[in-house]
Amino acid sequence: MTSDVKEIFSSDSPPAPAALAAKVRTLAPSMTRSMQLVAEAVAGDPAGCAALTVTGLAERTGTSEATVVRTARLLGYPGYRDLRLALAGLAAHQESGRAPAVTADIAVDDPIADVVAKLAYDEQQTLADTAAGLDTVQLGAAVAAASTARRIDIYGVGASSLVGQDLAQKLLRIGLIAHAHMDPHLAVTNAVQLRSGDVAIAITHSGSTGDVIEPLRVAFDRGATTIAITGRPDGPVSQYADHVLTTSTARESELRPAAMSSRTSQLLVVDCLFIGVAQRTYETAAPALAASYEALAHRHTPRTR
Amino acid sequence: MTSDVKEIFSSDSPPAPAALAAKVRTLAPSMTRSMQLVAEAVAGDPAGCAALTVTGLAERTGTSEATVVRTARLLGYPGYRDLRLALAGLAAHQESGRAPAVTADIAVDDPIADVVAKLAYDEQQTLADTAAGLDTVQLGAAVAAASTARRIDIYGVGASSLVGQDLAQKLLRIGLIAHAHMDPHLAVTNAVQLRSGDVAIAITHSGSTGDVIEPLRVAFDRGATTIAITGRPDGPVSQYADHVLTTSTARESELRPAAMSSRTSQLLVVDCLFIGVAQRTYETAAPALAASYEALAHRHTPRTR
DNA sequence: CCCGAGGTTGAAAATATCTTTCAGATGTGA
DNA sequence: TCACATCTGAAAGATATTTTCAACCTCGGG
Repeated sequence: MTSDVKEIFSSDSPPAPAALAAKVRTLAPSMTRSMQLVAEAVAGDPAGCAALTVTGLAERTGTSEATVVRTARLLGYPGYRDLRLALAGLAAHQESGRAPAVTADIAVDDPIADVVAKLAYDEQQTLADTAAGLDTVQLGAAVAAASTARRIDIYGVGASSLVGQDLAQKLLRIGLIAHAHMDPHLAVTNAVQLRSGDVAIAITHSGSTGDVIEPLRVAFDRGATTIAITGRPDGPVSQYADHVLTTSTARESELRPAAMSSRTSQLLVVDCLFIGVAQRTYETAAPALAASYEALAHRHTPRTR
Repeated sequence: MTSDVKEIFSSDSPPAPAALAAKVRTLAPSMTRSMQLVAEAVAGDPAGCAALTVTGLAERTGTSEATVVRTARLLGYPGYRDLRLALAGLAAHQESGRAPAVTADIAVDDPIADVVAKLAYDEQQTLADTAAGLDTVQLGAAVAAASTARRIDIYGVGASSLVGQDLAQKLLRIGLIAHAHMDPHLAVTNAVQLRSGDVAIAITHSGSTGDVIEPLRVAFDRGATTIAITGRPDGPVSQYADHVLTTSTARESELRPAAMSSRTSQLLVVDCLFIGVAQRTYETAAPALAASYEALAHRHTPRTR
């Protein structure tokens, strides 16, 4: 394995530093009702919760100690004690930086200027969450696999299909053999061709899109290195993924479908993957990039003014 | 008990924020030998001590639990538990001091964690720039035109093509007739069909992509309302655009092609456009969104867990 | 040199807190 | 509706923290 960079920013399994709110949102769907209560309380008022004992937090959320401990575990801590320590650290952090106030949901009657501001803010938030929640070890592994892959197949449908295409375009541009499959049937047909040394990447926000899981499963069975980019790391897609890259799950509103922020998150992950690969294949990537830029220049009509 | 020296410095009962080391020094003279051992350990390695239990810290300092608790009391905390929480907060603070200089360009030898941080930062910056530079009047006009359009044609090639597809997907989802053209020839062919009341949208970062300008020109000549989404509002594309929406042009580096941030910027503009349209057509958009969500739910396999 | 007051210290008991277990409650799909 | 799986909290069990208390220094005076 590649043991060069990691460790710099903790990450892997030990508790997340400031990504707690994001983590809560990511994991919320896989939580039971009462665990969500606890998670919300924790995300909503870290400082306050840090002052509470298990029993206290259980009472405040109207649940039991057992549930509190279970939630702490789900969030990646060995137990409540450690979650509490993390909360204390988080509280100290919060104190320094105050956040703006564009957090409200987008409403039907918002003036257009507000829409722009809120949307931009939300997307920025999504980016921050994604960056904070991204496991750099997994990412590093994915980069390593992709850099040396004989070929790279990418699966995605719906909105995720565009992300897949984006990745394929970029990888092709630096000289790798990448293909984004849009037709699920053809994707499976092609996945059969994969073997050890190849890479298959599935992109699905829900983590349970059958049309995407199926080709990944085939690739996995064939011995290819499989990567899942999903907002639900506990979803079925992860079964067949050697490396799971988690995208953030921002809150959605009626007007702002989840697809919107998940796309932003997916693109960031995909960009990171791309840059990582470009770094590793710099010798060939740099000239290839330059060449493709050169080729494009001729497709542009000279500017007027 | 003798209550002579304490209280000298700062607070009384509330825990010290970051002045712990100072407090230790102030109080040291009034401490017994073994308490000093504990205090030194705490001041010297807050983070490390935060990870220890009473027993652990007692062992490390070669003292007993009782002494540790006594020291915590002397430092102004109700007990060791609270001292520990404070230490955790302190440790978190220290950590935040070292930022990896996220404003710098992405280098070939950047560790993967830095790449993630820098990329996220850059994209956030791009979003902020775009939101700030977006002309809401133009956007409003574009929204108005699109909301009532008989049909909407979208042109984009390369990376911008994906943005166009994204917009088309979303508009279709709320019941509008939108189509993203990828083939320049077909785009022109179709543009001929447009007439007053229709909308044509061209997406080009450079503002001078011939393949995109050409269909827009045809649409413009046919009397359709034309919209350009470009990073160069002074480029040729604007000649044929009734409304110009400006995307931001972030600096690019060798590893980070301009396409990356322009895509982010374009997507934000496109999202704003979409939300605006959704607001205006809320009556039909809301049920359509709900329906499409419903339809998708059946394409997902149930979670395993 | 011995003694004891005053203070310090840690072993162990007492308490508080956290974790695990388990059986009943609550869904969920056939 | 039943069978099955999951969720949940009460209470038992395990740890961690606090308190207690007697041993033990330390240091002056007899």
